[in-house]
Amino acid sequence: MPDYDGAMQRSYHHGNLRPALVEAAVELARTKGPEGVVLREVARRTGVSHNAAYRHFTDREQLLAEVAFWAMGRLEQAMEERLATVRTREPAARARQRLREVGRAYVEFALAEPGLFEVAFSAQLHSDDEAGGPYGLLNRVLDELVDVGVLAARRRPGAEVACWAGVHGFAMLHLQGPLRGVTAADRERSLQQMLDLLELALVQPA
Amino acid sequence: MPDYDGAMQRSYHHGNLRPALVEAAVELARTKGPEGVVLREVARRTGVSHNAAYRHFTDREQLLAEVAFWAMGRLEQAMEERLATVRTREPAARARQRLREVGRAYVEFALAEPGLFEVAFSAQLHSDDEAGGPYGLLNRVLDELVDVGVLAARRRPGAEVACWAGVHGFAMLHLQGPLRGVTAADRERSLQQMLDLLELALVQPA
DNA sequence: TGTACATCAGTGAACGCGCGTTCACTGATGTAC
DNA sequence: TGTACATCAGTGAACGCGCGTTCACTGATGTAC
Repeated sequence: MPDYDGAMQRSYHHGNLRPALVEAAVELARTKGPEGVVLREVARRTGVSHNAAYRHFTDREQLLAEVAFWAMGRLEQAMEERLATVRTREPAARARQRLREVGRAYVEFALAEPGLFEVAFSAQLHSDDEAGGPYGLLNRVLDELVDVGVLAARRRPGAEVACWAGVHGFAMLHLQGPLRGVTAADRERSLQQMLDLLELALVQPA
Repeated sequence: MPDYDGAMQRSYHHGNLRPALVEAAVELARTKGPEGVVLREVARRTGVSHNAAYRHFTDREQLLAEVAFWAMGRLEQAMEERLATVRTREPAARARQRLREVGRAYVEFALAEPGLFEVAFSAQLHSDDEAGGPYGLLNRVLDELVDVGVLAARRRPGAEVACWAGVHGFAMLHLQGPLRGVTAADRERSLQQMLDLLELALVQPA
């Protein structure tokens, strides 16, 4: 029985192997998490021999890092998209709303794409580039809160870590932790309350 | 060469195998995390054949769950010990201080015992027993804040999740996440600021 | 007090697993002349 | 335009790994009589 490989005409040289491998790896990460990104399976799905990947990546770790980088980009994108939906005009209210949306986007991404989320945080991203990525975005929104007079400048330092910790922990507890079993409705209520709490804390004068 | 096994006189029946296996497993978890709890290695360290464990546990998963339960107990103990050091007498200040100590104990335990911390949260603990454990402790301390008039009753629900998320996320970001490389001093500063923020948020009237 | 026997708690060998990685190789491609 | 050759991008077979788990087994223990 001949092996019709869809419409793909396969030749010895793939021609576009590296991105194809990353794509397959992303798909595995999405459905099975970091452990699921198995070199041989990635190759299988790309229709290539199991060691062809070594022409493009030094080892599995490097491929996984590529996926992590991609996932980080997706997270950032999700946050940006959320920010773009904020319609509030009044500056103070707008800045507050933007902080909420950033937090909400983070949690929702983690819950919607647990595999990618885990990979994004499992691999060593050597980007100490604090200006970009999800972290940079959060920092920017917090700066806006200061500019607009909502967040006291003396409370600005450290605020990003506290906010980040809050949403990250929230996501982890509901994803893999003891709050795994909580219903979506309860989770949503908790999220609202946590965002309220953070906002309340930051908004204090003095 | 005869095999002197220390002072231990080994007999066919170990006599105390189950707890000995758990102890070895705990040690592995402590130094290598969940992945390190390998049945064969646990048996090796206990000086017993690699499948003797099956007399006491149905499978690896069950042994790991035992370790997780034990680790949870340790975390709770660490929190209790911290609480016991609070000397403040004035009720409101005391309750606030107790909340801080609970949070600090959580983070410090996670950073001091990363392996145990990870195991505690990786295994499925079917205890929906919200009254006990670290979670129960946190709830109790938050209730104290209400009793003492510091935390408005209407802000009490959900507060435990927000607090928990904060310390959990803080620990994760510094343990395995992007804040891994932060110095101990910076980390301590961030922790102070986060605890301040949480306290500030909870203390608000209305 | 002695003995037969059920039961419990260990043993050692074996299986099957799928992986990451390396090796020597081959087919395809591009470029210099 | 044709040809030689270096280089690139794949292939298939093999290795070694250590694991969890199962099997048929044996040594030790306790209990009924």
